[in-house]
Amino acid sequence: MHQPRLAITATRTTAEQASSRAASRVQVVDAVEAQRQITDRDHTLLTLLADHQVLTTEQIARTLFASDNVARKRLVLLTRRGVLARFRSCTRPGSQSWRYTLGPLGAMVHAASTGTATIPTAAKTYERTLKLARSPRLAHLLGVNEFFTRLAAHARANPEYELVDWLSERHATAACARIVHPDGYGTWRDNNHDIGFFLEYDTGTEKLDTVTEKLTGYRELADAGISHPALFVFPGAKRENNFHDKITRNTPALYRLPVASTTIENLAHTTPASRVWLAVGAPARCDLTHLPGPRAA
DNA sequence: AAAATTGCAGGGGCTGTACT
DNA sequence: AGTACAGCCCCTGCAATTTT
Repeated sequence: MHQPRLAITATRTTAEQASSRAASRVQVVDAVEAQRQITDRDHTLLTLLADHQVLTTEQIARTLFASDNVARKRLVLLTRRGVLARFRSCTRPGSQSWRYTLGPLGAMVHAASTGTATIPTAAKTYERTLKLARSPRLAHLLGVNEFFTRLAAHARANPEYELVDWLSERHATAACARIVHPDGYGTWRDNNHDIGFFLEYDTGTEKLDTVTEKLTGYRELADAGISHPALFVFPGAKRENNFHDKITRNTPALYRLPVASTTIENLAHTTPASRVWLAVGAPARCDLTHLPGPRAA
């Protein structure tokens, strides 16, 4: 009974190892051949992965594909070719979605597409993938990307919406002169109404004081004339309540900032565009396009 | 030169397998 | 049982090649 199952597993492992060995030897000349078979959508995926580092199968599927199944097939093919790389942890019981990132060929092709001075070597890309797979910030990164891919999927399904901008932590931080270090920046379009926002994705690992101290940066940014709402996502309702209490009681100057929050639980079965946002001092939650703007001091 | 054929890649739907 | 991945089959589109 058990023999065939073991044999299948052994065969697959051997094939994957062979594929991995082949991929580790890839050179720029292989990227020249590989780029011939890369579609426009693949290029979009490479750009997303270059900007946002890692996306799960579901996140990629909902952002770029018509179905999970089609996405999976394409992702497997691109991984076999070395365009993508993937990893996941061993979780028991059940299994974990693959986490995809740029593979050696994908990194080379993307670098060439964007005019990057040096084409990354395969070894460099694998080193980067390993570090990413073992990074303590991986869950946080995937959480942020979950937020934005859900928005992107909502826009794909509803023509009146559009995720106009999705900036990574690195780009968003650079865009606001490193005054704040948001986890992302987005511009959400509802018909013709645009709203820009900063995302702060809290996984509960920082002290709440550290989280609220971030508002000082947003105060500074607002004084400089940039006053997009700062959206905080908390792991649970208790921490969200404490956050609101802390602001309204202790820091009235910060209270005037356009700040709103929600919880991961609130987002679990809906999109970030829906009525999940509780603005500081507001009596009820509102949707993304109806967040309060900056208030008079 | 135009039409027909061939080969390849991509995509969609369905189903099977792995895992506990 | 539920979730996630992968194989199989079929169809479509495109480009290269061959035939008329």
